Amino acid sequence: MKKVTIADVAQHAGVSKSTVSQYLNQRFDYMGEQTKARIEEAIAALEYSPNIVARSLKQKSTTTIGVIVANILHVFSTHVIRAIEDVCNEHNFHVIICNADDQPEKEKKYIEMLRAKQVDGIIAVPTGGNVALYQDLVKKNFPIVFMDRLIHGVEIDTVLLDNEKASFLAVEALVKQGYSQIAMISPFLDPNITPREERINGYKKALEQHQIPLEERYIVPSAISEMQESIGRMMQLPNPPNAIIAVNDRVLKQVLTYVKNQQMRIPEEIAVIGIDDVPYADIFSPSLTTVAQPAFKMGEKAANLLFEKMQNKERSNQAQIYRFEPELIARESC
Amino acid sequence: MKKVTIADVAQHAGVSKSTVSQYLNQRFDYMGEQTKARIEEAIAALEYSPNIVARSLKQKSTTTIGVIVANILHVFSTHVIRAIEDVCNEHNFHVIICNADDQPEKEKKYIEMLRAKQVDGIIAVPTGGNVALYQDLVKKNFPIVFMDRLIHGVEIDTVLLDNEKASFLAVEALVKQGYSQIAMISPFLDPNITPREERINGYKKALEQHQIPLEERYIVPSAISEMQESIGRMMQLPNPPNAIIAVNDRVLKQVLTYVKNQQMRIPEEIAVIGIDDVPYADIFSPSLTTVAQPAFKMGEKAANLLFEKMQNKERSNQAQIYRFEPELIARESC
DNA sequence: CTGAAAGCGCTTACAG
DNA sequence: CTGAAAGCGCTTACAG
Repeated sequence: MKKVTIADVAQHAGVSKSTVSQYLNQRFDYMGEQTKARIEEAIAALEYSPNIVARSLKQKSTTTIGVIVANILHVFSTHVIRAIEDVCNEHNFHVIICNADDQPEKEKKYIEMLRAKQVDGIIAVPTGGNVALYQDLVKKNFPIVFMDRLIHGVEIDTVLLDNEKASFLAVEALVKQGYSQIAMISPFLDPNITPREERINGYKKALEQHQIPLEERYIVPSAISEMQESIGRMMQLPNPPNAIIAVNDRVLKQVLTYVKNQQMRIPEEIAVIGIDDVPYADIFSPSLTTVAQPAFKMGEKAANLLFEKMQNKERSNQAQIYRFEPELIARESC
Repeated sequence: MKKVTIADVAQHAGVSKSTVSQYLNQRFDYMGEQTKARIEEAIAALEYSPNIVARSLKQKSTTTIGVIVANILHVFSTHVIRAIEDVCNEHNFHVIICNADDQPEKEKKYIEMLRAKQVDGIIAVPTGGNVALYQDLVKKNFPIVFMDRLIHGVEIDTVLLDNEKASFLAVEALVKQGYSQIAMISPFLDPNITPREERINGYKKALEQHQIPLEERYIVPSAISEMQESIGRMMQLPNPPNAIIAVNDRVLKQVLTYVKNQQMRIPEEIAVIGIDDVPYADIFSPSLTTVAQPAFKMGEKAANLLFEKMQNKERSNQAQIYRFEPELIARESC
């Protein structure tokens, strides 16, 4: 089952490889009609399909990009990847998916492998643990775009949510309904995981703006695995909150689990609002008010930015930050 | 910013390209210690990393596979892809992701592009619309594994759920709780979409086994967009069902939407059970009884099968079908 | 309008 | 123990 190559086509058509190559690359400027027809016929007869690896070697482009996410199981990643894939498909590019699991070593391995495979560009949700590598990439002017997390001191364009705004919207929605004992539940803080940090900052600023004194014990960062206990302790405070903001979708689930186990009523006994829309928001009882991020648009933007970079390879002066607007989806949980 | 090649390393180390190549490929059998050290040093000094595209051209292996799913936004795809990616990562392989959106033309384009890019194998949830192409692939002995859907007349190993068993488990759970007016809601049937077909067959067989007469009007296949109306009509029957099986997770959402809008109580007024576990099953009130499929294990199996095929390229005699066991997760909705 | 030749960056028999 | 040469399957100046 020997593969048919351009040489076979050339021979079959009675022309040179060069001419077949011209044909393949649509350089018809000076090509005789008959030559064209003969090549066409030969390609069909032999069922020839060009070997893109060989082409890539010569042209120094693989028409493939790499996408490194934290974990493809997260809903956000899923939307982002789908958007990227759609843009790539329009350009006849392909995308290699990698899960870094927030482990810098895994991320490093993937970045190095992707580069060795000569991908034309990379979109990543960076772990933050490989600053030297990131810097090397920009030094080499390799096309790369970051998403969701801001890595300070590295000049790479980044697409992310206006996280502070997301918290503002959440706080505002709550305040409008008359709540003022507002808690914020989050996983442990990690300086590299921008969304949590910024959302908590935004929460603090929003409270201030609404002249609500900050109650530190209403901010509960804890591991997901211990979140039931942490929420429990907070609810035992002499002055427990009457509203909770979940910093992201995984936390929301924890909050809802707690509320369910305690048989509390939403929103009468406790109002709940989540940052990140969730697929079950509408069917939940009561339906859940959330602050959605335009994940699809963000993925699209990242892909478009990357294509710009891949097209005009001149070094861009400075890293841009692209903030996307969150949107309040008012439902019944507050 | 010229890329450093094996020639540069050879020169720096004062040896030939061949020797460097031996080094890279761990053929140390006869290599002098000094030579080794010099090459090592040169590689470090020049920050050399081999161009895998060039290697692929020569070795006829790209250490990359393609995965074509219907849509990465589906939870099932997400699990499958994650499992495949993990297996690939162990082998230092990469995976290119494609969304065929159930469109045979898209699928065709992807398969052809992946082959042109010389991927070493493909795992696909086939649309069913490209039988000639599939057949061509097996004729050429190209490593490929199908998932989730059975394409008749094509000798390709397929990994899927024991769908009939899934329905059996659902019916059985319902019957045990005393329900006998059991409906089955499904999207439109499509002979290429195996799960729906088999689950409905399983449902019919299970009823028979439990000696429950089949009520055709309890089987409601309709577009997701019209499902509210279809369910409504069914519930208006003189003898409406008191239990509903949702054929998959997207249908479950429709059923729950209907139930919520009608303010019916689960399970008192209507029992509900879904095939496919859903992330919100536990936090829903009441929690939702589901039949889960081991998506992760299935993806793993598909990947392992593909690696076997890629390793020993001898033609396998006949296509195998690998059925995975669904599992009832009993909760409170029936 | 078309072809011969060189080259992309590797690997691999083979020679010595 | 190491190197020269050929080759993987393309593309691309360049010559004619």
